[in-house]
Amino acid sequence: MIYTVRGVKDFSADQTFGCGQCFRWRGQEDGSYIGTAMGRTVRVSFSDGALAIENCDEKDFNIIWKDYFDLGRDYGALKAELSSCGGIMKTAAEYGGGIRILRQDFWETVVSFIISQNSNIPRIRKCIEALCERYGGESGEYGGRPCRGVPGPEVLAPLRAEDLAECRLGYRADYLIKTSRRMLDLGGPGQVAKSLSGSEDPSGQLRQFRGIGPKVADCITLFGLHRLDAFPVDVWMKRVMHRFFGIDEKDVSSMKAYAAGHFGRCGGLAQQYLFYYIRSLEKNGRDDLPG
DNA sequence: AGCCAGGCCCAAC
DNA sequence: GTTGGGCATGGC
Repeated sequence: MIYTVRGVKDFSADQTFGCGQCFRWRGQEDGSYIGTAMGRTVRVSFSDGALAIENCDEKDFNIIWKDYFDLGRDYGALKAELSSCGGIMKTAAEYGGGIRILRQDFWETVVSFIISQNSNIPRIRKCIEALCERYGGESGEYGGRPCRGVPGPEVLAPLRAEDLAECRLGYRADYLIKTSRRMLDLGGPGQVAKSLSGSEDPSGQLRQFRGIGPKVADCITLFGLHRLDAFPVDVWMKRVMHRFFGIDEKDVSSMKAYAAGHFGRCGGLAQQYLFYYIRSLEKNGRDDLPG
């Protein structure tokens, strides 16, 4: 069954799935994407404002995918707000104008971004796939085949690092296991997510988990708790903030202060626009950035 | 071949 | 509170 919504603005599947916020959507020959999230596996296509979701009925759309794609938010207004900053922010917002910040599952973002550290996107994807393949529980089916989700903390907590050797996580395997144990001690991801949602400083709380530092915590806060004002600073963002805003490359607190002052409640979206833009230029082999 | 990757931990300042 | 070395692994 295919469910289609029309009149969707400010959306691009390539940009939304390719901007580095998620790792489990695979592009297909016809331009669609297949992915497993929120306990379902679907195929997503988009053209002329029509978002078509295959293996989805009206009920699933309303309780899962409408929120997942953040369709209730007016990205046009947020873009206008950011574009008014001018300069590279305006350029980046126009370039990546189809990015939406997905409302991903909290635990999936915890696992994903622990794995992401000091790695690169192609390898992150492989690691997460290997983890799901080996330990993931069945999470819907597509084309008659069962599909697997990210394994929960109750699956990972009893393991030893060597049990995860095939997933090639390196030293991150230990982080994943210890964070799983702590997550269970605190009542599980649902309980922790709920508690953090009411917290003043979720990022600070998240840093208590093994393998979660400032940057990973901010990614989880942005992508997993959907705090649009979180502003994760990685090596790419340091380059942008130094090159275009003249901030010292190691002065992360000034970068965050700048983001809070100029991008405010849209800091996380600004970060995604900038991240996507700077990396796209790099991939295209150009070094003649404006500004 | 060597540098780098959506960094974090820990020790030493 | 800040800084630098070490770290598993593989993409390019």
